[in-house]
Amino acid sequence: MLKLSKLTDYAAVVMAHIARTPDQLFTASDIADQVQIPKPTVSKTLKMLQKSGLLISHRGAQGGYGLARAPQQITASDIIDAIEGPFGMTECSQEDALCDLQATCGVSDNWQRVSLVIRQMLSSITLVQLAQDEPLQLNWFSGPSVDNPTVEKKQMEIPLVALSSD
Amino acid sequence: MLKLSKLTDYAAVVMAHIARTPDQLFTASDIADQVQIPKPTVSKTLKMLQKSGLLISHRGAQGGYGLARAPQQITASDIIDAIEGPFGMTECSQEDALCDLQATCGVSDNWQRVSLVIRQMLSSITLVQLAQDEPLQLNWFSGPSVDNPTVEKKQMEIPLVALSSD
DNA sequence: TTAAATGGGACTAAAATGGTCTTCTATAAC
DNA sequence: GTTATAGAAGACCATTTTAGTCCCATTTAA
Repeated sequence: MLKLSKLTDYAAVVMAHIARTPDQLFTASDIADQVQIPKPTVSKTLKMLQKSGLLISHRGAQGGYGLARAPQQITASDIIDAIEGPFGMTECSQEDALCDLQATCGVSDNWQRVSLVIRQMLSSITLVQLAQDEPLQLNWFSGPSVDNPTVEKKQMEIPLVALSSD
Repeated sequence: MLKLSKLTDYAAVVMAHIARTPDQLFTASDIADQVQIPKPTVSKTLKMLQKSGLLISHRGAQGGYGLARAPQQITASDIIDAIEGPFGMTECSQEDALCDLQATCGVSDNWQRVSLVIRQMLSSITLVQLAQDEPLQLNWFSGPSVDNPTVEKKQMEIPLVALSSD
């Protein structure tokens, strides 16, 4: 359902947790205790985040993980990429797009454009925003387009209504 | 990778194909031939689209599938929902959000807000736009926010650059 | 030297996904 | 009516992905 994987979810929780006390090192055990996720899983997540450059690690006694850069400089898409690899809505949104259907498909280009917009949105959300209690603010304009000539301004603060499951 | 499933991809291709000749009925075999996807798979996809009300079906000889409503009235999120079920970025973006971590998580509300924005964007894209050759146009404003006070206008037409695989 | 950490994999179990097939039912044409 | 054509419904299986755990090597502060 265009859903994040659980691990990505964990990663966001972990990153947010660290971001609330930047400049501090956390061990995998610390975090596991504090966010109530099993330690081996937290550990795996941390390793992935480190490998992709979002966290720095110090080995040995008194070691642990810390943010590799300021939380304002880390975005939602950074975290997603770290766990799930480069984003793309379709097979052929990826670099090495080799889709047999390209010829008869006729929608790939437009899907790629949609992908790109989502990616841009995700890149505009910082870890600070994700981690903060106060509701995330985003401004989003849709239109005008051929089909829908009215400019409809979707002003946020985004209300927290449950998503309809139509 | 926040990717659509293959079936959803097929569904989009199929819907776009039909949308280019609305008011016409297509059999599963027709479509399978024309878009180069195996018939059983096309058939499965069509059934799902029918069940969720995007297509109407006529059984028996001279039967087939057609659009249930005008292609301007069908959106990208309709298609995604039809195949993948109601959209949500995280486990707890769903209706029946029962996540043990809610207490220690601290990011669920904001993820839900992000979900909502993506959903709104997807709902603003019609089948007509998806199916058309001419590049999809969307207007997207990001900011201002606490962290990023500049209002950066991302005007589209969205350029078709390959997504970076950072 | 030792205890406390991460690094790097291997490994397994479970779930989701993609794809195919079979049987049943409806309908138009003759 | 009969028949050929189409969809409806769902069972089924192979494959892939995901989640989660564990082991052992390496690093480092005390």
